Amino acid sequence: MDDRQALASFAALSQETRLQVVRTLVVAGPDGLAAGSIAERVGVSPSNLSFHLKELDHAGLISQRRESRSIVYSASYEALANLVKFLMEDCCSGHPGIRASLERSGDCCTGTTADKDATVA
Amino acid sequence: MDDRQALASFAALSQETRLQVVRTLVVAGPDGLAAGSIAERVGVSPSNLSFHLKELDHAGLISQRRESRSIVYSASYEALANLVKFLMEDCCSGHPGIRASLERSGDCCTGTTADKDATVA
DNA sequence: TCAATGTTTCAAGGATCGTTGAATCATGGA
DNA sequence: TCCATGATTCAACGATCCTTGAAACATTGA
Repeated sequence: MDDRQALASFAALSQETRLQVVRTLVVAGPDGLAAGSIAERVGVSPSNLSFHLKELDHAGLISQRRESRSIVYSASYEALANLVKFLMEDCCSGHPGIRASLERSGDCCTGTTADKDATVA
Repeated sequence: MDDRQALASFAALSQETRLQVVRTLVVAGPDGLAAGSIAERVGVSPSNLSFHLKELDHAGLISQRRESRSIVYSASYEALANLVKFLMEDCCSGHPGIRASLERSGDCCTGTTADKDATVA
């Protein structure tokens, strides 16, 4: 991931509504969610949501497909993973402090603590 | 890490100069770097740098201490680690895709694949 | 074709952000 | 005390971002 895309991703995630949208889509899974459904869950107007979806799409964090009348959005897990990697590489270079901090608290992706609260599927 | 701090961190990192500053400080290590030295390396005016440093400090990504005439800044490795964790928790919840993506390419912090290119200590 | 539904686009506004240079503050040495 | 150095603060300006509601577009079913 190059700097340009990382900057766009950080900018995309630095806005409350958009962070909520990403979270909602991540939880929704690969099947994604129609725009209207997202708007309802996040609590914003369709117009406003569309604005933010465009921003997320431009950053490459989500993808879309038309399904009948709806446009279905889904999180780009690959882009999110790349962003995590970008952040870790920047953090780790020259200093092992981050790695130590991460391991000390156990991260959510290694499977060891993945069952901490299984509320919804 | 709560949403407020994550949003502030993402906003802080979404600006080219600030991303450069963080990178510079991470590489510099725990000893940190004087403001003037940062300004020189990043290539911005002292005034402009001060503006961005304040932003990074407000997000909690850096810390400062006075040392004679200089003010020395250093990266907050803990805050950076927390941000990585925040991102991973958001990414992983409800879907293992990120974990798979991260492990597939080998991340720099887990130690298991840390020897992929051991250029510097 | 017509109407209904789901979504995006557009223009306008207010708010926030980033840059600049001059002024100010803090520290250390003569 | 006075001056030099290192850094921050301030005001002003342009640029970008976010929100809003109305209008437009795309798709489906009657």
